[in-house]
Amino acid sequence: MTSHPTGFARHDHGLCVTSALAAADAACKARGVQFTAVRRRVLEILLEAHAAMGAYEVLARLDREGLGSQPPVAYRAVSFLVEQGFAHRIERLNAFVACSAPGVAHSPVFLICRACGTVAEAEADLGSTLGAEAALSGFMIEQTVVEAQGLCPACQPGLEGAT
Amino acid sequence: MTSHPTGFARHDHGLCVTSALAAADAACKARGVQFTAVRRRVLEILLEAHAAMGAYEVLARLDREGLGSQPPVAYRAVSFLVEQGFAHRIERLNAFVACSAPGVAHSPVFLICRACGTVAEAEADLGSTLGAEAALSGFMIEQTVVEAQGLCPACQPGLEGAT
DNA sequence: CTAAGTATGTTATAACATAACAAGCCGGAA
DNA sequence: TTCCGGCTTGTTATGTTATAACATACTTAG
Repeated sequence: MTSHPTGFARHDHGLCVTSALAAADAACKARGVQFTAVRRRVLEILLEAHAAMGAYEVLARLDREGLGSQPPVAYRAVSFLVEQGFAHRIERLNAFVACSAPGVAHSPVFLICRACGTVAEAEADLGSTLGAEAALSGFMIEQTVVEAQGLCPACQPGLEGAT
Repeated sequence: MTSHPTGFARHDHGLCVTSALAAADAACKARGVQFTAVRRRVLEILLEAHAAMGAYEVLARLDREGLGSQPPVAYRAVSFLVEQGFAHRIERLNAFVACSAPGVAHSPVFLICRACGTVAEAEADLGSTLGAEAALSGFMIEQTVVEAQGLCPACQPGLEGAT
């Protein structure tokens, strides 16, 4: 049983990958969009990594597996996943990460560990705070990006233990 | 007298540029760092634009003025300005914008108008909300990026008036 | 003056992203 | 069945953003 940090808590990673793929599969069927081999494999790759991956990094994997070798292949796949809410783009890193709560409407906050690259997806209701702020000036918010960088529990000095 | 939106409110832009430059000048003297011609000019360009500008866009200006023609020139200047707190990087746009409150410690929130490209810098205390969220999982935040995209008052349909 | 540190000039290349068009697949209408 | 229309993929080419690396010049303190 593989165990990785998520939200910096341990869990059965193999299981979470499987169920996320199944959820995506179901969502695609429901929406009448195609969950093709490349798209499925890219989501799987992102889920397994459980960290942000650049498009070219994903592409390298696809290439090795004979699923595509040119940039558009990777970009199309991750774009699809982001559109469908199965993955998110991390602006700060120019990278992509699997969504940890697909299907649920959310305005995610990303906690990016600068040491190990792990990205945790938290939910913080910044929308209301931000909305109030924006309303004062008449700005109409359509979308927000919130990304925090720092150190995850496992990478903080003097804290690596508690295994 | 030139008048531009800032924080989507009108103000004397010429004056704000002048005073921001003066403030930067003073800060550099106080810190013992050099406010060279290129650095000064880049800050001025960003202040005048009052919108996010890409590094290559800044570079094009510098080139026309004989201040430099290669990418590193622009990147070094904007990096300096960001380090000193005179400008910010907008991750979402891969662009840079002059800081509207240099010298004041702040965790800015950017309101990016997708129509006109204007970037307003708001202050929202998301740090505390976020910090609490993160503390639950043991994550230690070092830096946060908050960027909202939408429409500024001037670009919202049916609102462009009130001139 | 000169040495140390800082800044700039320049070349080259890395890393990230998309435009544009051809070719294949697949399902439904004729 | 055949054809068509929409979607997906293959491929070439290029555009955009960013930095490594090293040479040169400036600035300032001793």
